[in-house]
Amino acid sequence: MSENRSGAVGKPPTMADVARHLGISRQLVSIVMRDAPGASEETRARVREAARELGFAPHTGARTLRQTRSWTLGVLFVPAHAAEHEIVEAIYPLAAKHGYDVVLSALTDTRGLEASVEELVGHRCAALLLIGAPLEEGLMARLVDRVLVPVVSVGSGARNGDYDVIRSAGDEGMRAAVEHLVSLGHEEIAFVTLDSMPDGPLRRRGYESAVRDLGREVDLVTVPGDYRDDDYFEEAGAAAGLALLERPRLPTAVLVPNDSAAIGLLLTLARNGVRVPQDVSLVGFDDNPMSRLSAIDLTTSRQDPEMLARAAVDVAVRRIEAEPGTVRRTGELVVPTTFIARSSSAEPRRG
Amino acid sequence: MSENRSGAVGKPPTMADVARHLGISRQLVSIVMRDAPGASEETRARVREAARELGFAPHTGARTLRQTRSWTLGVLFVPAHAAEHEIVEAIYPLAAKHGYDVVLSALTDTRGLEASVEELVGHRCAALLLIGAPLEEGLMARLVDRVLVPVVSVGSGARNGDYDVIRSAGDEGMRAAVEHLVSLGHEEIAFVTLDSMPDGPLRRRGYESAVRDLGREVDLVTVPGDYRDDDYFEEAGAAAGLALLERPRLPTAVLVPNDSAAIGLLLTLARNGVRVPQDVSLVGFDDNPMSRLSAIDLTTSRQDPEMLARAAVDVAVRRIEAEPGTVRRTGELVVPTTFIARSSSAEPRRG
DNA sequence: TTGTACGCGTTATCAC
DNA sequence: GTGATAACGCGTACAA
Repeated sequence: MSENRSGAVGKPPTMADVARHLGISRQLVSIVMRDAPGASEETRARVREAARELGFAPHTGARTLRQTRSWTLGVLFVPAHAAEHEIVEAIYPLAAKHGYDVVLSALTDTRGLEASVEELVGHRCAALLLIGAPLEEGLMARLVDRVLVPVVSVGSGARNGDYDVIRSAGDEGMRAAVEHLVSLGHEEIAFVTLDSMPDGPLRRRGYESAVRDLGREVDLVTVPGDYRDDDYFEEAGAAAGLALLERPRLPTAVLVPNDSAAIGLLLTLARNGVRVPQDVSLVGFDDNPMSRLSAIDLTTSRQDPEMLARAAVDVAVRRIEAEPGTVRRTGELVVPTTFIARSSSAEPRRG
Repeated sequence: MSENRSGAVGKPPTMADVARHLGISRQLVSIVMRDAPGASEETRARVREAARELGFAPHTGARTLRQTRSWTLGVLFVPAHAAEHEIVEAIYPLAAKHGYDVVLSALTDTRGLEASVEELVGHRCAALLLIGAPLEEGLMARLVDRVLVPVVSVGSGARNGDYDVIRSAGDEGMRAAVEHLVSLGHEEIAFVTLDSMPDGPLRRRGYESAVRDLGREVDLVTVPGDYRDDDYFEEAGAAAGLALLERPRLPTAVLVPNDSAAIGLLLTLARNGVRVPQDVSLVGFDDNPMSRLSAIDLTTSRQDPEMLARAAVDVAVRRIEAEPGTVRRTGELVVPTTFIARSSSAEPRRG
């Protein structure tokens, strides 16, 4: 066993240390670490090796301090939102492709949007990406106003704001779901309203217009309360399930604008002896990892996290690197969803 | 609508700008921003107000560069591990209480442990906290050796390594579960083996020793494959469910060392007409948010994320602030779990 | 409370 | 490829 060295002190090595170690100049080390032109391949190899050996990594703070422009993207996300982690993960390689680093900031119960933004501003991020942030219009407005860098919001946000919005085509996802159910022969398609969710109203409207276009009745199941986090979505779905069970007669299909809620509903129905899809067809939205489980196998519309991340990074980089003169209007970019039919939806029961 | 200013450039303000704006000295602003003594309450208020107004936040890089010691904790986590987000969230306020900032680094498929650690080292973190990192012994050893700061691993890791380990008392949680089931009258208690999970073997041993102590038979349900991520845990549970259903006779109770897997198993049983707890009692481990859903209501042992986070931060801070001479041996800290009886466990079926 | 001075580790730009 | 030098924004020490 190697000697115990936890708690080891000693200052971390600097570029000068690496240079001294190799008997070369400090700026040559800098060139290598930045992948800048001006060093031979052999030198690069030697420098990298020495850096590994000495445990050297360039001081990020010193680098951002000195650099003329920032090469850091600030990403604000909500750890409690399980469905969004894939977006966050996808950002890293995309940012790297453009030459940007990423700094994460978590939005939690004890840490408001303002504290998070201040942290990212402190890191002198070139742009801020908000992933699924619970946006309050007023708060956002003040915030964007205080921040001197472009802001891109993924999954929520007002149109025509001072920031760009990337969102999934929730309305079209709902339309696809309705068309799918109608093609299976469903007449009674209920919809669980989750209007407090970002994009909730949009998805509801997609359902409503699709149902009307196809000559079916709008049937909204409302659940009380504010549902903003994943934990609560499941509860909201469970509550909707109980509401449905109290009806004299179940609809033949239920559409839920969020997979977590759909799963909560599914479990509640199952616990009460209602089989899916034999008794009721169920369709969600998101394509949560859980939805793919064989025991759930939920028909849903997939939000492609990779595409959302790519759109967000692209927009941010374009804003950052835009000529100061060419101030384009902020916009809303809609990313299509993919409808995935699984076994939670089938032909309606008879009677 | 306010004028469009996205893509706005202009350098971010500095302390000097704030000072100039107020007609005071730069270091007075510094004093206020650091909460250091030497400014009147009135001045503090004015400075804070001006900082808000100008959108000023101290340049983190410049600050860490100048400071003699680092006041940053580097947190390495896996966004895909849903169960761990509460630990990450809890770290922020705890670190703040000790005066530390937090920098997050995500471990993803496209981003190895080494890249993440390098990022944190670049930020000159005073210590590294690994949350549920999938640790390979060799990799960890090399890593800890290269990093000059203390490393604390939560939830996994080898004893006697060069880093501190914080983990839950998984063995005792399993014992509590067995005792609970036995007290309900269960004779046949099966255990789903998830040995590839960090702490998996520990929990299995807890089950085995408890079952033997109480005079019951060890009954292990093994599922093939490597299960390290949440997504796979659910599948592993589902696979275990199928394995159980193939038996001529079900045990009266099943113990699963992970809630996600337990839920996968629960769903599989439910889909196949096996009722929980009427036909089979089910006990998990973790107290996932999902386990609390009324439709699932899983009996489990709660890993307290707050306690784990507190232990990790405390150990890290102690290591950081230890006198260079007093090099204490790295250790393993065990945090107790809380057994929570819910409705997924009940008296055994007859026959 | 202010002013002055210095240095943290790096990038950037010279001339060599 | 080297070497010299300036500058980034801030913390810290000291004298006024």
